[in-house]
Amino acid sequence: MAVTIKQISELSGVSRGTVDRVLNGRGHVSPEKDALVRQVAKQLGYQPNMAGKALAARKKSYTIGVLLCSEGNPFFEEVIRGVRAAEKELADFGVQVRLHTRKGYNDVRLAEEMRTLAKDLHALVLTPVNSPLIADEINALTDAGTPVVTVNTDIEGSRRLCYIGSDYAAGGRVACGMLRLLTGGTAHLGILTGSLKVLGHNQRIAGFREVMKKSCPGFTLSELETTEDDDIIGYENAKRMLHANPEIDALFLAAAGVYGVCRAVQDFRRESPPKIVCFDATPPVRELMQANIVQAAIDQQPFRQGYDSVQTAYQYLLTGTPPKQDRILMENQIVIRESFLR
Amino acid sequence: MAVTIKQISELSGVSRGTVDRVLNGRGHVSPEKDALVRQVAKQLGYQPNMAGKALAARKKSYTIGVLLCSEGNPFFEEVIRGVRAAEKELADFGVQVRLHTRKGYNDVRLAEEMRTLAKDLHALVLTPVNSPLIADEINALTDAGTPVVTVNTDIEGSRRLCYIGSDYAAGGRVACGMLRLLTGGTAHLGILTGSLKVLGHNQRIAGFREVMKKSCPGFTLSELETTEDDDIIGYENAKRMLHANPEIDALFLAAAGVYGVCRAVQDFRRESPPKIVCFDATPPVRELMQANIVQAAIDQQPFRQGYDSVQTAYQYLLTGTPPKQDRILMENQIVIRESFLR
DNA sequence: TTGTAAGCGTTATCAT
DNA sequence: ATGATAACGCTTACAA
Repeated sequence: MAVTIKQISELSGVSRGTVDRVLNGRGHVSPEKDALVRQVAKQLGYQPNMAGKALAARKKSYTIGVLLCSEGNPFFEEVIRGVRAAEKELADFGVQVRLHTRKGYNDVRLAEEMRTLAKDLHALVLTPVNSPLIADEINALTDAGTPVVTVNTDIEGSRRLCYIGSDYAAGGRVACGMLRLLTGGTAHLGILTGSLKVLGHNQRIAGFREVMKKSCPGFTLSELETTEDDDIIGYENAKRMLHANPEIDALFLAAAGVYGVCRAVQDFRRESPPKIVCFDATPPVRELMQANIVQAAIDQQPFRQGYDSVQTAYQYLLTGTPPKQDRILMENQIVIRESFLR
Repeated sequence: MAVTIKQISELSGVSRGTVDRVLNGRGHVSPEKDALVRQVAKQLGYQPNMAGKALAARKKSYTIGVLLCSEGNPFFEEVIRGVRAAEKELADFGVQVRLHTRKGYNDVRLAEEMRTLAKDLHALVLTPVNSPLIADEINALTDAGTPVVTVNTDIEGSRRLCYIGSDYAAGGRVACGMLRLLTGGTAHLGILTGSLKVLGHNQRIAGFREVMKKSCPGFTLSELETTEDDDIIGYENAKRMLHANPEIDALFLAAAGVYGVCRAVQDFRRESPPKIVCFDATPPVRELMQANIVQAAIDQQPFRQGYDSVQTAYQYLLTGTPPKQDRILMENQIVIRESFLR
């Protein structure tokens, strides 16, 4: 049977309260007792009991903020479902979730929103913009005792608690592998990425190129263009790309704007359509797969991204210990038309 | 804040003990109080608190048996890892797992083992053989108060608590979809299934045929043969099939024996190898994907099959309520060579 | 049949 | 700085 605080207190001859103070770093303990308790706990291999913690935690009440740059992006609907699911499960433990969604990537405005939202918050789950301004804001919150979990996209140079989301490089590798199988290993490629300024998009391209170099000698890259994650821009740029490079017979869509690109394909390549692999099996992408315009999508478990980020924030509030991994990465799941039958 | 037993007892004017008796069907309660408590509980939307239950349950100790027809089948190594993971998590709650593995599908012997193993067991997780003998045994255990969870394969005509495992029909559909993409929609197919007596294998074939009929007009089935889940038999039968049907350019491997079949392909079709889709990304299958002999595998989350079955058995012991679904089905995940990079 | 009280492991509060 | 005690929600042994 597992070791309890009570056993530690008996074996080391101090009260349960003192053991609790030591094990949770609450201070006000003499160095000797501190050392003693730590030693006994280590000796016995103490592992806190989650049920006990959870029960005691009901007396508290936590508010977790969730701030997502999600508006207009169907991918995030599933993320939000995951957030809601976690909220429901944790309601028993006195957890409240305060969800804010926003549009766009203006870092000044985002920093402002973070500041106002975080007023009476115990933790924040955030899709950051990769900017020093936001990193500073995250650090300020962290210093003020409000841990920050980044979800779906990460940020450099901040002391966020951890990142939970897509494994971009791996996604690019799988996408290339899928095109290798779809084309039989020979293709003239067009790549449409979101933005050259978005870290994750670039990591996807890098992963793609890595596999292409290593195991697709028959691939040649005709052109790389952006969509700015926008269907209209995607349509225009794909149109131009397809006209300028009539040899293109495979498309890698590394970000959003999928529908726009596919419209261009239908309008200007109805005869010999290219093979298309894209990301995120959102409802519009599923329809494109039904119509056999997109052959495969790489999915990154949006539901889990939302669910896990709230759960992780709560675990930290509960235990005070950061998650084992600095980055919790989703699997890249290949989905095709038949994945959704029945 | 969530509703508690204490609140129900106060509102209905009975003791907490009585509320507990009613809500958990322990009997010894007058019909009036029973009705009253039920009504108040429903009114308030009472949901038992898991942490409280778990904590109280530590005073008990449960033994969960796991009996797997797994020996010689690498698929089950991951299932067992999942079982072990659940065991570790539940150790806190006084749960012990007793794991037995066996070889073969002899139902008489299996029934015997069930009887001896189940001696001092609170629940049993089992890969059954689809035979009336085993169904009877399951029913006997169930009647004796030992619930049985079937994992990976199901059995008809028994009162097992629930089934947790592969969604065979869906797997067959996805496999056909994958071959559709790999071949460009035109292929002469060979199918190698495990056994015509195994329900799951037949369901896979049925799912495959469903998609083939609906959306693969260019597919023709040359021959269907079995491997008896055995590499040697798979080798021999594939050898014969490939010689008898030189037009075959795509193989659907619906069960085990993958390595044997692939050896036959290498020995007798080195020039124009067929496209191959199979199930379960076990280590040998991964190697075959590395060598580009198998193009894709359909994986069915063996780890989760093991983990979820133990967890589900425990939840039932804890709460007395069966899982919401009668069958808990895994996703069919497509994996390719690049899924395992890094 | 019904109620009471103790206990599961952890934490917070109040004394000392 | 330290200890004692009560509380979180639920179960159960025992008393009435």
